[in-house]
Amino acid sequence: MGNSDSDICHRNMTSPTMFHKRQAGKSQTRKSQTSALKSRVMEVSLAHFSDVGIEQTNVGDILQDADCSVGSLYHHFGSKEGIAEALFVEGVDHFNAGLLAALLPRRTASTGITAMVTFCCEWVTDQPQLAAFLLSREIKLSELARLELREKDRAFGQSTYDWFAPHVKSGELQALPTALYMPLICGPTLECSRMWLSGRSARSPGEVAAILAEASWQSVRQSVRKS
Amino acid sequence: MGNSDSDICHRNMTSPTMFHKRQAGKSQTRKSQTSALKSRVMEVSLAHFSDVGIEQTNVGDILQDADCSVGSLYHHFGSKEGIAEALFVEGVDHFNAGLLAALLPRRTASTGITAMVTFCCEWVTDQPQLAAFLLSREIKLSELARLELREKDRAFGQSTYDWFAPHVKSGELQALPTALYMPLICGPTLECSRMWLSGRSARSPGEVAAILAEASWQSVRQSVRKS
DNA sequence: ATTATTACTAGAACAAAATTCTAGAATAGT
DNA sequence: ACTATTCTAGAATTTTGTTCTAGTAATAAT
Repeated sequence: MGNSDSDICHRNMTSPTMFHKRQAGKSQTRKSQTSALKSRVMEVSLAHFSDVGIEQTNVGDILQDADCSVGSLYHHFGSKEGIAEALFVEGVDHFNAGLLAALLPRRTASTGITAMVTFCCEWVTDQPQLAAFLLSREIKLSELARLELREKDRAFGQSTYDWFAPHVKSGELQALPTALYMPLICGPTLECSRMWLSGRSARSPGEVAAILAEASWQSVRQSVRKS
Repeated sequence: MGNSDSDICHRNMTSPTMFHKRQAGKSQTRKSQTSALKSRVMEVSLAHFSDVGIEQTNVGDILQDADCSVGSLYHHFGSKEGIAEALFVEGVDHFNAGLLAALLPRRTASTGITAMVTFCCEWVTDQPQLAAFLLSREIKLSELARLELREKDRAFGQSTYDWFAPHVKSGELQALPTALYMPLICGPTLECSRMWLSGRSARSPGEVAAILAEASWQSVRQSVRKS
C-alpha cells in the first residue's frame, strides 16, 4: 500500500509574491524558502518567456537561473506550461485589480473612461515583460485554470458593468451589449501596446494615452448629433 | 567535394494554395503533388496549431494527418516553427490584401471606416481557425521573415495612409499619428474577435459589426463639438 | 541518348529536452 | 515520538524535434 502520490500541488497558487520584493532573511523558515523559490522560478520564467517565447525556453535554463531542482519545479508547477499558466493567472489578476482600482473611484463617465485607458497605457509601459507575455498568449490553459479565469472574467465584467450602468441610465454612455464596453474602451490601447511591444511602433502607449483616451471616450459616449 | 546541400528551400514560399481547393486529378505531375503536399501540411498544421497551440502540436501528428514523411516536411519547411511562419506570412498577406480591397474603392471617410471594420468582422468570422492562429501569435519568426513582414507592414500602412490623407485634409478625419489609425479603427474589432475566438464572448464579430463600425467611426472622425 | 544536377521523398538514427520516478530531508499533526 | 505530508534532489526514462544517409523522379547539360 505504498501509493503516496495522492495529493498533487500545482494548483496551490496562493503565492502573490511575484510583484513584491523578495524577503531577505538569513535563516528563513521552510515556508518562506519555498515561496521564494516559486517566486524566483516565476520571475526567471517570465524573463525567458517574454524574451524568446514559451517553446524556445527550456526548463534547464529556468532551473539553473532560478537555482531550482527538477523535482521542486515539477512538484510546484507540474510542467513548463504550468509555470506559464500561473504567470498568466497572476498577471490577469494584477491587471484587473489595478484597472478596477483606477475606475471605481471616478464619479463621471468621461473621467472613468479616461482612467481606464490611462491605466492600461501605464500598466503596459511600466511592466512591458509581463504585458508582452499576457498579450501574446498561446497558452494552453488547463481546464481548471480555464474555468477559474472564466469566473474571474465574469466577476470583473460585472464590476465594471455595475460602474457603467448608472452612466448608461443617465444618458452619458451608449447602451451597448455588455461584452462590447471593454473592447471599445481598451481595444485600441491594447492594439497599440501589441505594436509597441513587438517593435512595430516606436510610440509607447504612455506617449499616446491622451489621444487614445479621448478617442475611446468618443466611441462610447452617447452621441448627441444625428448619425 | 561531396557537399551537395548547397541549396535550401524553406523560403520558396510561392504556394498560395492554402485558400483554394485542392486540385483533383489522378496522374498528377510531380510539381502539383508537391504543392498539394505542402498545402496539406499547412492545412493540417493550422488545425492543430489553432486547436492546441504550436508547442502542444507534435510533428508526428502532422506527419500522420498530412500523410507526409519526415524528410519531406523538413525539406519544405525546415522546422515546426517554419510551418507556423509560412502560415503566418500567408495569413497576414491574405488579410491585408482583403482589407485593402475593401477599403480602397470607398470614396468617403465614413464608408471607408465602415468597410474596414466590416471586413475585419467578416474575415474573422469566416475563417476562425486562421484568425485564432494569427491573433494568438507567439511565433518566433526568423530574422528573414521578420524583415519581410516589417516591409509588408510598412507598405500596407502606406497604402492605408494614402487613402486616409485626403480625408484628413478635407477635415472629415482627425489628424493623428499614423500608427494610431489601425488600432483605433480595428482595435475594438480585434479585441472582440479574441474574446469570441477564445470562448469568452458568445457574440461573433459578425453579429456586432454594425455597432463596432459606428463606434470606430466616432473615434476617428473630426469632432465638431467642443471637447 | 547519356550523364549530371537538382528537387524531392523516405525513414532510421540521433540529440536534446521534458517529464517521471525513487528516495531522502524538513515540517506539521497527533 | 511517531506518522503523514510537503518539499527537495537528481538519476533515469520518454518523448519529440531534427539530422543524416540513401534513394527516386524530374530536369538540364553535353
